[in-house]
Amino acid sequence: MRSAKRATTLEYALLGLLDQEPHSGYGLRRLFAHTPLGYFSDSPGAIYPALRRLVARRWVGAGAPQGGRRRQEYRISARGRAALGAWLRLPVTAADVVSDPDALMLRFAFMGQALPAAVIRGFLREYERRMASQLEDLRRHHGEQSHTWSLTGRLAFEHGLALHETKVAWARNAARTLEKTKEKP
Amino acid sequence: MRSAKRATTLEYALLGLLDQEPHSGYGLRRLFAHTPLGYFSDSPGAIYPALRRLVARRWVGAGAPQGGRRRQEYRISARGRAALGAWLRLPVTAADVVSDPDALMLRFAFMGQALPAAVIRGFLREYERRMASQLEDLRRHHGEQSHTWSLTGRLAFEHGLALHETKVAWARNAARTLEKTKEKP
DNA sequence: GGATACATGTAAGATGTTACATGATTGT
DNA sequence: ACAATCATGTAACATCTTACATGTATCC
Repeated sequence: MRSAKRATTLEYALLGLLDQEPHSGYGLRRLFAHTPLGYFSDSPGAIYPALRRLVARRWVGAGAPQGGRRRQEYRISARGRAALGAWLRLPVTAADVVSDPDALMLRFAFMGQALPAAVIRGFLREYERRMASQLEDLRRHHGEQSHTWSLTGRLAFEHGLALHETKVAWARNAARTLEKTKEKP
Repeated sequence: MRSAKRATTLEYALLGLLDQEPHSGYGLRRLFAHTPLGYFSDSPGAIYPALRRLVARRWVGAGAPQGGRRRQEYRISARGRAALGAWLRLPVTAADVVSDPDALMLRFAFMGQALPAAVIRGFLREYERRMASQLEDLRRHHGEQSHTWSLTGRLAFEHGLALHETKVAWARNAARTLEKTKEKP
């Protein structure tokens, strides 16, 4: 079996959380529910099947459920840590930046524990470059097309432009922050 | 039948585009593919079934396919325009702001042709209020929890904060722009 | 005449949503 | 004893992705 099919973003999100510390399924659901950054739903119909898929891949191990049906602790395995690392090291493609920027941020959030600082800085450089290039495309598109749009259509597009500008600026700042903490550990 | 179940975001996106002018299925796919703001995929397996669902709801009509299998024009119906209007007038809930902000922007983009300016201004006021309140929640969460996170985890969260700030600022600006165009039409 | 873009469709499979079901523990 | 929360699960359903299939018009 060549590198078995990629997992879903939800599965990697669970894996990344389990890389920080063991959790029960319910605990993970609570994290999604009570954490105000909610890209994922806390629905049991999504979480529990995803956890079982991770167990089937041997990326996480499940402690035996003690008692009648009490909480079950999941913890990441060595294979799981390797799979997470491989996902985190994936290149930043132009397609990622347009169609799944949230997944890129999720990956960045998990890098701290898992990757050496040099790789993280490399990710940020690529991220900034790709995002800046996408911003240019958007600006060109705006220049060429905006006169054909309605007022709200134009404003909505400019909303997208503003977000991209914020993202580029964030990447610069984040890189600077990483440099600073490198100097004085 | 009470207000038949809500349609998917993709269906409303297609409906909104058809509200601007008639398109063929392929034309709609091209819009998704060549427009640099890509929340939707251009895959035929998504677009064509969605169009047929819209036809089944009688929200759009399909011109008879001329010739062997040539292009087929879809156009919005009166019922479709009503359904689009109802979707656009939906209140801005706190849940929308956290879990589906893109759909809110999509709605705003389509409002120009479909709603009176007063309703659009009302949407923007609600949007700004909800987004600002969500931003406060995030800031509080950051203040309480950020010391427990990794460096990249904190930076990723601050990315989310920056986006929310940009969104609030955008809403203020957009409201001002709408006021100005009201004064001098 | 062949390549490319145009144009529409289907089938298999995986994932996620919604709603329901079940039982244990804790607090009062 | 009762309610609320903890904790896990399943079943039905709709949607989307990916890959394949098919045929037309146009350009060189």
